[in-house]
Amino acid sequence: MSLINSAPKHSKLLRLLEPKKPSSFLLLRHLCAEPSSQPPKQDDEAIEATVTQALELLQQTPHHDWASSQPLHTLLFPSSNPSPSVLFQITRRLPSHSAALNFVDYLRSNSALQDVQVLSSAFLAVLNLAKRESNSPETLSELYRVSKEWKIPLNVDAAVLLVRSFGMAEMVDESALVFNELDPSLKSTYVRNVFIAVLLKDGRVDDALKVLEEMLQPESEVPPNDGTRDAFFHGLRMKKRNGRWLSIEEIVQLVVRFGEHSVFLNSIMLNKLIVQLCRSHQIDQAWDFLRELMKLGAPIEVSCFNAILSELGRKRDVNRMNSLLREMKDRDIQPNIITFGILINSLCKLRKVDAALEVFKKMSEGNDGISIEPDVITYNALIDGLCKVGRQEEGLAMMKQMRSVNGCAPNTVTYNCLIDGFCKGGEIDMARELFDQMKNEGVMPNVITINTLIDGMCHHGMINSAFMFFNEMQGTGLRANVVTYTTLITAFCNVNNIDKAVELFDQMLKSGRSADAIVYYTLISGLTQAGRMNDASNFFSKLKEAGFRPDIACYNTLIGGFCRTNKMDKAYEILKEIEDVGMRPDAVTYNTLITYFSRLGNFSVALSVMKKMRQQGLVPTIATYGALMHACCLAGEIDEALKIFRNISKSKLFPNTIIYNILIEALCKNNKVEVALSLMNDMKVKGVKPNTTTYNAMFKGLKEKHSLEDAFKLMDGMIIDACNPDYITMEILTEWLSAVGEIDKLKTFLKGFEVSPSDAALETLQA
DNA sequence: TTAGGGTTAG
Repeated sequence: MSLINSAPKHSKLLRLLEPKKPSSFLLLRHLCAEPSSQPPKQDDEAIEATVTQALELLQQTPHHDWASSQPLHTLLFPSSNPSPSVLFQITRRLPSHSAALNFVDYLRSNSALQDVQVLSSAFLAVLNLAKRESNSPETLSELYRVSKEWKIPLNVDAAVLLVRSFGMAEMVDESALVFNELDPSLKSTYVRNVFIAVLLKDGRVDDALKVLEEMLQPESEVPPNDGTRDAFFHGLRMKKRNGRWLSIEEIVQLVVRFGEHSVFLNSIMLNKLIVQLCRSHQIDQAWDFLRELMKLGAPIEVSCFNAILSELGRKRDVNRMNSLLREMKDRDIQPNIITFGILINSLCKLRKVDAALEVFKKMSEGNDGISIEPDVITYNALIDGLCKVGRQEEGLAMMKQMRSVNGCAPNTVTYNCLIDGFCKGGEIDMARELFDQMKNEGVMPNVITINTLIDGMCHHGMINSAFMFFNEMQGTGLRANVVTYTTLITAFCNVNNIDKAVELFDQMLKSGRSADAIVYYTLISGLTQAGRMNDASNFFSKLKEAGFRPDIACYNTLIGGFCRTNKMDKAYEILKEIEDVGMRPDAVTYNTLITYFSRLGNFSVALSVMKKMRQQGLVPTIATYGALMHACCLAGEIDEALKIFRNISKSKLFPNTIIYNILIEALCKNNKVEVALSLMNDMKVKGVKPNTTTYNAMFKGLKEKHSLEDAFKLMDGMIIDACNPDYITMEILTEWLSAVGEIDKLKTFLKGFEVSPSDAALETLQA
């Protein structure tokens, strides 16, 4: 009796014999979404019966007898076309991969089997079993060798299994072998994606690019898909250290080429790329890139535009910000709160606060039917902008306004901006009031708050208060940082209390804060200005020992100090060091040397330094001419100085206040007060503002000539210019005006400056 | 969205 004929009849019975072991085939059917009421197809039942029967036979018969087993042959090869599905099911349900391999061997030796794909699929089952059994790459390797020996081509699933398994076992050469030996028609996008991931994981970037290259061709038969994109870009990030990094340009180019196949990066990855381009100062490239992607139909979110806008804002490039905004509008991309935040902040940083306020108004009023509620950050940017231009009262009003907006309570930053505004405006009392207010309100001050206050006090002559406040804060958990120390060190250097500055530096290190380059520069400059060049050199060494590389300004500080103390050998040492570390002297370096030589009266050397400066591609600056003019004046060669002055206008430079001061001072000293007065007039015409030094020089000159009326005119001018008198002004005027019985004029003069009694005045009195 | 510094000519 033929088993084939009886198989369908027995199918039910056979299934009942194995009730606890439903075949995965049936399990699969069960899991399918198809209606369960539908009875299983007759075919499926037939297949299942055959498979079960075959498995029984195979297990009962030793494998070397399989070839001679007639029942087996009859069951499996009922015709010239055995069912591939049956053979695959049997193979995968054999107890081990070696049994399965024997079965494949049995199949291949059977001449009834014509279709090599059947063998391929059975071989896949062998590989699956081997992988599940031991996951040993050596076994898989051996099986791959067998497949070639038996001339059983791999199918896609087998290839993927091998490529991926070898990749996971870090046997990437094996993966590559499988891929390369694969039939070209099988090197599908899917197989390539897997291979690319394997290559990148191992750091073989160029190999991965080669595989990708074929996919990215315009008429590619294996075009990239989302899987390719994920495998490639994720792989690039996860790749081993030894793999080379693709340049941002290469990545951008690849992203565009993916785009040509309508495969696009998600918005987060795209944004990261744009930000990276912008950060590496390639705004144009970022913009072109974005345009290119939009042309290809990529969905672009506002965040990408924001990234570019923000970089343009940092560069203060308002024109291009505007054209980007126009482009957004043309493309119907709606700005969000971040867009407005960038605009407002950029305008504030450009000191265009009114324009920022206008944007703010537009945003909350709603433009084109869209209104955006401002947030704390928007308000803070505006308040900071107002404070930075001296409109702190308006900033205060803005804080009041923000309280009426939901979820927009002032925070530490809000208060810090206002405190800084009032400090810079000299209203230290108000700043302290705000400090108390924030604490009462439960807004925690941070180290920036105390640094701002300390800096404000220091800049307004309240260094003692600042130091007391600093000490007070140390007990409250508001730990000082290197900025706090630098602020105080600067202040003590400015009042020539260098020892205290150094003491603070030591205290800072002792308390565990590490110094940065800035605090070193500050001290080096302070010590240099005090003429303590040995100490300055000492800190210069410490700076380098701490691992910082001095910049050119730091070198210049020292050269200037050594020049002023006539230690030219030391100055040359520094010049040599600049060269040794591969840096180049800048205009300030040359100006410092020109100053030194022209002060010595050695004009020929000074001029040859200037020549060298030009040879080095540096253009003399206004300070270069100032140095020469000053030296001429010191040597009594005022006409020579005036000649240089007239020559300045032939260059592209403009004389500034210092240049005029040099001449005015010299003219007054040499009894040429009339010429000095006409120069002052010239300043007014040219829009150059006189300062306290200018007025002091003039007062001295006028005093010598007893030109009282001219002095009164200048006193009025000082009030109009809001140019504060200093102790020199007071000394000259007090002496002169009291001697001529005009002390009332001095009192009226002082009233013009409305100096309110402040802690600063108190401190000055106590000092 | 907030804080610190140093270089040249007066």
